[in-house]
Amino acid sequence: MTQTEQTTQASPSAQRASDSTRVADRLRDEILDGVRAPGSKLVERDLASEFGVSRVPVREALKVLDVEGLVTLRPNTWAVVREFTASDLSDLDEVRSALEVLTFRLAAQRRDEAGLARLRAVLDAELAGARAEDPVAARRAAADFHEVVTELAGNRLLDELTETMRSRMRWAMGQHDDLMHVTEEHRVLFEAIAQGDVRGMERLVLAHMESSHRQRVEHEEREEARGRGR
Amino acid sequence: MTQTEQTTQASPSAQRASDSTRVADRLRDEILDGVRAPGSKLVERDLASEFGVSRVPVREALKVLDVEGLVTLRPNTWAVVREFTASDLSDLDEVRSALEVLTFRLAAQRRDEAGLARLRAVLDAELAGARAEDPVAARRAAADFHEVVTELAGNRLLDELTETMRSRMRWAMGQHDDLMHVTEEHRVLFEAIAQGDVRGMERLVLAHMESSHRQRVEHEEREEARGRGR
DNA sequence: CTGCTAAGAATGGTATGCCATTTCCGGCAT
DNA sequence: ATGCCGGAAATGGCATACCATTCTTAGCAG
Repeated sequence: MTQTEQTTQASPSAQRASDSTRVADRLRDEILDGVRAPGSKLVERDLASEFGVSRVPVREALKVLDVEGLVTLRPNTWAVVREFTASDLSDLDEVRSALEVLTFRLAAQRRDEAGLARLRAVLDAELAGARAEDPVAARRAAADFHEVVTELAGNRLLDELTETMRSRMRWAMGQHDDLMHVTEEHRVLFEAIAQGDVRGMERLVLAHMESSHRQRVEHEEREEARGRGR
Repeated sequence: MTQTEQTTQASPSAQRASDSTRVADRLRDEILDGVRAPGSKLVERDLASEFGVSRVPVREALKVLDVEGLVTLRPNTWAVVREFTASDLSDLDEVRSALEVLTFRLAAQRRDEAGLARLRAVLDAELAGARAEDPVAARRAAADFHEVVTELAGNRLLDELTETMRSRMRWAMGQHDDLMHVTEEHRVLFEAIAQGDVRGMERLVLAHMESSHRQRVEHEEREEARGRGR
């Protein structure tokens, strides 16, 4: 591809983002959606030709995703989609127990009409996904629920930190299967935020995390049992 | 510089890190130490010639620092060293109130001999810096104190999140001047960790943050008064 | 058949060069 | 003097090319 094509190629609608940003965004989505499996190779040249750009923007995207924690960049060799271990997950539980209490409490304090409307929309999507037994849609909506709550908290640092935790959060959500139960708890949390129940929030959040944790353990036991059964 | 020089230039002692990593590390240090003032321009070509590399590793370093939150990358123009606002600082206080309680509690639970020794060494350095009224050394050691405690907590996610918060932490530390007082509180916290006082930790950490916050407010008032006086 | 080695292939790391966009600055009109 | 324009300079974004390192595999020795 020549330098000139690079610009003519851009879609007619003013598209300001750079190639490297677009590649990063696309890779991030593919990883979070599970299209790129954890551990799978990420070869610069392949990605470059796949996305129709040169290696440079791809390199930069990989570096960004490395810092974000989605990609493992081994020196002088291919990068891989990051794999999370059980230890990573228990680390996540510890941090969430501290951060989510804060997040939900702030959200209950600082909520506004527009934000609540957005949160309700996400909750509805989650409910629809759970009813239709569409795990991908439900989990995506569940992840969105947490992200919107984080926005409602009105703390930009919290947003940045959540960015780092996002991949692990989605991974953790893939580890339990009773979608309806999660959704129901999200509904309770939504009500508490809507009513500004700052006091009761800590108890609710910890209960939510406790039940998620228990479900995950049960899920893992089932998986393990099935493995043995084969 | 030619491609061949690039390797001969490397120091004799096996130096594995790539140029882009070295540039990122060096820039990060310079920013955190205040050599590069917040808001100052970061021009790729200038940095490249300054560090004796081409623009490519510099670009990658800047992208990384952008994700880490130390640099603001405006599209198609020079990057600047990130400037923090009062709002950023109060966001930081909120998050610290949640995360540091967790961090210190885990550190008290999981401490080991080697870690305590390292922590004591950092504390001694901080004390020496405070006694010698060397603000740079004292603050650097104070920042190290927090980082070592985070390591003692034995939670890798906490390490990653701290990376994101590091710049703001150092900035916040620059905002109060009673070095000896901070050091004394760190000594108390050290003792609590050494004795595994998990229970008392929450109270101590919140007290430490409260006093830091108060000092910062007083510091700002003094600065403001001095500004009017001129 | 197995293990080792060396050569080739694959891949990441960086330098260079060109283009697009932004910024800067001097001159002109008001 | 002040504001506005236009062109030049500065700067970032990307493609390409080449080198260094790592990986892979074919061939050989045992």
